[in-house]
Amino acid sequence: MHSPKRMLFLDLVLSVFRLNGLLIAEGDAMTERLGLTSARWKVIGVIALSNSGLTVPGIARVLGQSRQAVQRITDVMVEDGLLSYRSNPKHKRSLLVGLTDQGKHAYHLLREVQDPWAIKHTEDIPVEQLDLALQLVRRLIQKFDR
Amino acid sequence: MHSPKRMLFLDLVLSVFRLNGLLIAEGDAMTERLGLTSARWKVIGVIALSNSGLTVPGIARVLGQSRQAVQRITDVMVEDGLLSYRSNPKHKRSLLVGLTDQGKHAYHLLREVQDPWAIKHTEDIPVEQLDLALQLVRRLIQKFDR
DNA sequence: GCAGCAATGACAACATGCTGACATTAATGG
DNA sequence: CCATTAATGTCAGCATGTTGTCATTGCTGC
Repeated sequence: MHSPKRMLFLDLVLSVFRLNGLLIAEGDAMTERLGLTSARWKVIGVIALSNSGLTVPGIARVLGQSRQAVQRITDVMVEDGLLSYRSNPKHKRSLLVGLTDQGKHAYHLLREVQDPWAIKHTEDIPVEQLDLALQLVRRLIQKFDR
Repeated sequence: MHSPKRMLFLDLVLSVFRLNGLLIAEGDAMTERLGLTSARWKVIGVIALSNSGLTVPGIARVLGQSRQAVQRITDVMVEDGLLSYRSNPKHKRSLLVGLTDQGKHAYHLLREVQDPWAIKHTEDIPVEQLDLALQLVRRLIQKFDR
């Protein structure tokens, strides 16, 4: 017996895989001329939205990734002048990551292309549907997290 | 001005990234003892659901990935005895990919763990919400595809 | 039929994610 | 206070995805 729910769910899972790939491609294309990639603007976004400082493992927890993966990205971004490490009063070895002026500038440019992009692609979608979908996705995230 | 739609949409995008990672981890853990990974059961699933034969670029189109990425996976899976190439009457060089008996067996085992998994995680979610979310995700896929 | 374009295979370089392992620092419990 | 445990940095290896390039095969329009 093929439960319709089961089929819906598996279909949703495959569609999430597909959408994920398309979104990354979109994000990469959108921020190409800013010298950013999706992996990088994820990090920039997280840092920009945090008031207090964030450490590398902290960013990883927000993004749900391994600290090693984030560390590799941030190291390169520091070399490129987008981020800077500063000493952490609460931890001798675990440095805080912050945006440099160049990083802040990149964030503003990011917003300038990302906002119209978001508006463009939601023009014909009712707010209620977006909200419901987000609720469901969050619910699934909670289920699978940890 | 922060349009609520824009915020919702960006939030949804980030949540899709997060969910994608969690689903891959779940899928890997679930099929670990079958000797499969998420990349492999994606391929097995696509082939099992196709009646007529599929070529490597065909699988790639279904999954929305590059043909090179799929080719690498299928080559290893042929070595491992899960898949086999057979000649394609319609194309001299582009071989058809099929499941071996071992591959079919793996698909059945996959279903045996995947079905209860899907049912378990949708128990407390109304069908209507699943359906709406799937519709939205598909709509977004259409927007971004090609 | 043939010229030109599209699709495919094959190989390479690279980006991004994971896990494992090990040393060091921080936090905690007795 | 000290021993144990947790968190972090660092390095390595690997899986999976991308793009680019080039030769070959297939398709299409003249």
